[in-house]
Amino acid sequence: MSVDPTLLDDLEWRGLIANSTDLDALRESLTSGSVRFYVGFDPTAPSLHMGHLVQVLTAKRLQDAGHTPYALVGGATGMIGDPKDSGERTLNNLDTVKDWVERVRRQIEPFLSFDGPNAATMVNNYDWTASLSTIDFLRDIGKHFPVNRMLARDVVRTRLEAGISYTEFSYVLLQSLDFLNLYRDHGVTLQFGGSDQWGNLTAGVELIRRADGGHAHAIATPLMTKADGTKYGKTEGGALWLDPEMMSPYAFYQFWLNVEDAKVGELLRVFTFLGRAEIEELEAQHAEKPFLRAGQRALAEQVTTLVHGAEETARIRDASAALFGGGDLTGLSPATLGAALREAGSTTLDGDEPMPNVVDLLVAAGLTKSKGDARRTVSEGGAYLNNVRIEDPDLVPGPGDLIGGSWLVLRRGKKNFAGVEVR
RNA sequence: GGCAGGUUGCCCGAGCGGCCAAUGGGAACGGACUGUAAAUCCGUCGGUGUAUACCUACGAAGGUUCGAAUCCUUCACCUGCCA
Repeated sequence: MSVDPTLLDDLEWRGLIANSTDLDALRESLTSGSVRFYVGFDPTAPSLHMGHLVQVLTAKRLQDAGHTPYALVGGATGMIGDPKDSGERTLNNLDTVKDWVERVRRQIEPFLSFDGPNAATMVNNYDWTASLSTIDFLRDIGKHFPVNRMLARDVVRTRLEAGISYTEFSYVLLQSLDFLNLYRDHGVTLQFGGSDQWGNLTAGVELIRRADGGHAHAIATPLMTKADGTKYGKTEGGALWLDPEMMSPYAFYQFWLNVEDAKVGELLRVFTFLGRAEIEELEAQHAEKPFLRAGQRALAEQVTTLVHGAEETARIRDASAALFGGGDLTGLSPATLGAALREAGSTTLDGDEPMPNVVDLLVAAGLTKSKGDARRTVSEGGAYLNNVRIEDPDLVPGPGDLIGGSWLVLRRGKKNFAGVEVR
């Protein structure tokens, strides 16, 4: 298998290397043959999110360059919990973890190729830890971890204030053991992960050195944050989920389309497979005419296609164009409008029933969480029926308001659309 | 095991018998300005068609009181110090 010698330069150009062990040695190893590498995903939720996507796509970049992926799902580490600054995690039960492991595995698989000379392999660390005895673990692994060094880690130091259980304190040993096992059994010599994983990554490298005298590498990808340094996904739905059940593809697309100007270039590099020339061209366009938002459009198009497929993306693009196209919705065909609203979110009403007032409709359509919220929104001037501001919360739409005889278009604020289909 | 402190709304954090649906900050939401951007400014931010009202809520369950987030008891969890 021949490898792409420019891989590391490309990763650097994309800003994907926030931290790494000996970069020169890694470069040599990555250019001299197919490197077996691994990246792990702990099942902390039923779905992967934006942060995981960076890792999934990076794995794909490495595979595309000729290297061999081992995608690890943390059936074992997910039972323990990686310590985080904000405090002790709640343990999930085995059934939940197993379910989430399966879901996560299915989300990762489409991104990697499981055929060919550098086919990917899925592994689950539960397989080699479940039967491990405590004595063996403490003797063979624990012996290589000086507690004074473990205490010096940032997370641990932070957590010593608030408290940390032995369970979470031990997490790093499990993840390091993963690396050691994959190194021994599969010749894996590179692990990467988010920069919040840096301590875990280097601990693995060190374990391989101490236990086997082996030499392995680690790369940390940067943590994605907004221009003001805060995390993404602090909005209503929380994280940016990849699972269409947890976040509609339409909402997913809209997220990328609405990304702040200052981050477009960075996100294009990290989350798309567009080449350097294309991205620099988009950045130039964007710098010149930011209001056209060519960068955001390309970003939304590319990422949504990667995650939800080209067909779905085309539907969403058309829906977005229809809804945001302009003021006059009555000019749209009912079919186009219906398709758009079904992407954006809609509810149906029985035409034989009396039409509810606009407050109830806002709640039914999911635009507001309660009637009080709906009234408030109306009084704030933030609710619209067919793109016309609603002044009266008691307003009951009449037959003349039904576009194409069946659709009401509700909007909250500037960009939250929902449809009501009457039939 | 002993002693001390803590557990408040999405998050952080005030409140320490009535004026508390609960100060403040952040997040979020709406408006203005724009480009479905950022920044800024203004407003909102438990529920019920509108009530000096009722319901839900201040870790859980009881109790004291005309009245409790605020006092007492028990329980759970967390933190620190001592053993």
